[in-house]
Amino acid sequence: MDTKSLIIEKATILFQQKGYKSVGLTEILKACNVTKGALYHHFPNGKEQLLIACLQVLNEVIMTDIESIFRRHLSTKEALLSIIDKLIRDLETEGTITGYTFSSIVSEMATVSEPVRHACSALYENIQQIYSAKLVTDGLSNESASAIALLMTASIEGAMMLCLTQQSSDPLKTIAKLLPKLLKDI
Amino acid sequence: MDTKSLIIEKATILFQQKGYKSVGLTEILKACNVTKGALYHHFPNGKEQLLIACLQVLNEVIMTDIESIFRRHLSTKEALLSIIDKLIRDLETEGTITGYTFSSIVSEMATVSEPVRHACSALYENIQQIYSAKLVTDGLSNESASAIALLMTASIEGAMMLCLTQQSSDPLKTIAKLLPKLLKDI
DNA sequence: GTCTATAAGCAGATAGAC
DNA sequence: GTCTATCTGCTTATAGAC
Repeated sequence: MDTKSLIIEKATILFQQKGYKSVGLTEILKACNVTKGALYHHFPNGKEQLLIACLQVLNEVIMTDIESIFRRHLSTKEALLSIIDKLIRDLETEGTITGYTFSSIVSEMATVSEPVRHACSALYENIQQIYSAKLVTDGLSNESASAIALLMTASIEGAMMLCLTQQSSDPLKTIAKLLPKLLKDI
Repeated sequence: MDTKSLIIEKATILFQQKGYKSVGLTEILKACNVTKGALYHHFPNGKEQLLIACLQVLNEVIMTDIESIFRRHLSTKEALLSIIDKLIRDLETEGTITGYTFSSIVSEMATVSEPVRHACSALYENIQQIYSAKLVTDGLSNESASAIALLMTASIEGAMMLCLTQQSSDPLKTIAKLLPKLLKDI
């Protein structure tokens, strides 16, 4: 694996876990066993450029991952539960944010950096697009499909935040029980 | 108004808007027209102590505010809509996070500082407690009341995050339409 | 492409006058 | 209780050897 990918991979994990500002360049470099020279060779514009690269890679990873889940499961309900379940497993093994959520980055950077805000916005939009498309094949109208897709994304992100503060995966488990009910009666 | 309260008030706004690390002490002091000496007199343990003081005050403000909303509205649905509506109005006038949400602080600090995580956890718990108590008087069992209270909190926080990235209040408006349906059929 | 050494700036925090 | 001046350490970023 090349250095650039290595840096992106390690940095992504750290950014998801601790946010942007809380992670120093030195911390990232230590995790990769790489020095400043190498980093600034691949990312001449420094830390923010690295973050955006991370978000782009994250975008691709999440997309292929969620798409494959939706291919494996026939019903939207099963697919959704499978996604939440993976978040729960990640949370319980790692103890921090991983996988499909990046709220730590959003809330810290959205008001501070336009390029970062755009990258995050694209990511959320893609996720909701997948949910929404599936719901349309389930027979929903475009409007209600995208509305429910939004509620799914929002409640997962919000539950993730509650999990963080409570240091427990219960909030995710709770919405995993409630969201399917929402899918039934529409 | 005394200096201590002034500092807390201004700092709370800045922390909600830009997160913790992104706000420098100098920025807070400039907003108050106060100097470092005064700040460190009131908060000897510095910035983190100030943040926790902000969260405690925020806790009280949110509690009295939400409680009064619930007193004014007979139905849980109306009260919830009124709360979301206030968030939307704040968002549209200020353009940033205010009011009942503090996701920027949570996601940045929960993994970094235990005292801050505790303060945030208490705040979320209080909010959910109010929702939940009201739902119980509506006839729900304790379990389903607290589950739905959690979904309400999570989806509002998540929607707030989506509003930030999209720079639009639409996500909040969407969940304002969907959540009442959830309250109907339980 | 990767390293070391160093720069330049800003953060949070302190000391002591008033 | 509030001010100014200062300190220390850490941050991102750069320069230049290899």
